[in-house]
Amino acid sequence: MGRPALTRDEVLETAAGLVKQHGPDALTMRKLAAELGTAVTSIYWHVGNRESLLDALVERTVADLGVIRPTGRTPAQRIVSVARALRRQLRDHPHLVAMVHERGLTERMFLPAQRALVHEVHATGLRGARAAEVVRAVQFQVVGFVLVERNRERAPVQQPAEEQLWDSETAEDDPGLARALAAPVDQERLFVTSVRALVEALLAR
Amino acid sequence: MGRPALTRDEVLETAAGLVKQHGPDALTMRKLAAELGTAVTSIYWHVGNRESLLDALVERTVADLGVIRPTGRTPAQRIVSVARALRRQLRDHPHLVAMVHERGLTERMFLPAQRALVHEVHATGLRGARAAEVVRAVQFQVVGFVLVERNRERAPVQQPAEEQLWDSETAEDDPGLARALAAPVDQERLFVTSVRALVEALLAR
DNA sequence: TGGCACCTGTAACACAGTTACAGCAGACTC
DNA sequence: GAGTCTGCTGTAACTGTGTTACAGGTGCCA
Repeated sequence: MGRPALTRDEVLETAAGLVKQHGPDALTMRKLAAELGTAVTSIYWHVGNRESLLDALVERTVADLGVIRPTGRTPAQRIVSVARALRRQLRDHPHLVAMVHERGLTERMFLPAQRALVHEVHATGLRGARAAEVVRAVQFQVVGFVLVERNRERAPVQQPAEEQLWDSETAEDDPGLARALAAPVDQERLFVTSVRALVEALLAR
Repeated sequence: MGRPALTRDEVLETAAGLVKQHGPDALTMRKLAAELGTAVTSIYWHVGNRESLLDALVERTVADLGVIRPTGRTPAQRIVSVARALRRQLRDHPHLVAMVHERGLTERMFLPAQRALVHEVHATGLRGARAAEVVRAVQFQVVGFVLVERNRERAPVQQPAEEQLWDSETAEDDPGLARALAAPVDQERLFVTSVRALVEALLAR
């Protein structure tokens, strides 16, 4: 044999490379085979099919995500810090979000953070169904926010552009609002504001 | 000519039918041509290509969405009602969400509701950048929530199942929480709770 | 030496989007 | 009426996708 035998890990490695460079759509079995200098059938032998390959890739990337360490003094601050850390993780692996969303596995990605959230919510004294509700609310909020962010960044040029939509008339004579809605969103700021508001209101009930 | 000439509207109509029945992936140019009893090239003549076809479909469906009429006494209640109405609209057109997300046009879909939100936020006396922030926060919250919902409903069987994840140990001796997190989510309830909390906290600042 | 499990390559299948090109029907012009 | 031109349709192909039947090759073990 000229080249040392192909391994499943080698396949996953270069597949991850392709996805990281050009996104999940760019990962075709033929391109992957070419990259590895082998034939498609070898890849099928090692990973089954494309579905399994993407599954394995997701699993691999999720496992690589670091543990989330909450910071802050008050429980609310610590919960917000978990949310921020999770968002950061997801933003650092943009293609992971795409793969995982496409495959309906978004929740799977969230499990480690869910544990951290449970811990922090318990620290506020909340327990049982009420605590679970807070955890779920934050979970949905963060995941949803990241999905919307990814979507916006992928979006083509809006037509009509946002600026034109918010002229003085449609903005009900509020030029400040028109300006704010026409400007690009400060997503980090909006995220923190939203999560903080949600958490504070839920804990104060 | 045997059959009366094909029209662009007729193409969009049956395309919408196919999407409504089996989702956007089931809409292939050949299937559409077969359904119309014509050849693929005619479809290309009328709509350009698949991208334009989906664009037109999105435009059409968005235009069909009804106007949102807020209800409730307090501004907060009315904002929540807008959010609920929007979520209802999106849930009534599940494939629209998929198409629109896939094409990065989620925001486009939200514009009518954004107008309604601006109006209600103004009614609270808030103006300018602060008002814009509330509008955007609610917007992100609703769209994100719907995306997460769609994702969960599409999700395959989780492994390991959620029930097993939340045994007494991992739930930190909180059987009530374990039970709540193992149970299926009451999405409507969670949605209303979350939006209400977010809105109340943002308006109270 | 034979046999066997593991791995690779050739060549195909069905299906996707897309298009070059020929042709048909009807209106319009001279 | 003949010619032409526009609008529309059909045939048949091209490329690229995931997938697989099948024939081998390679190295280890008995």
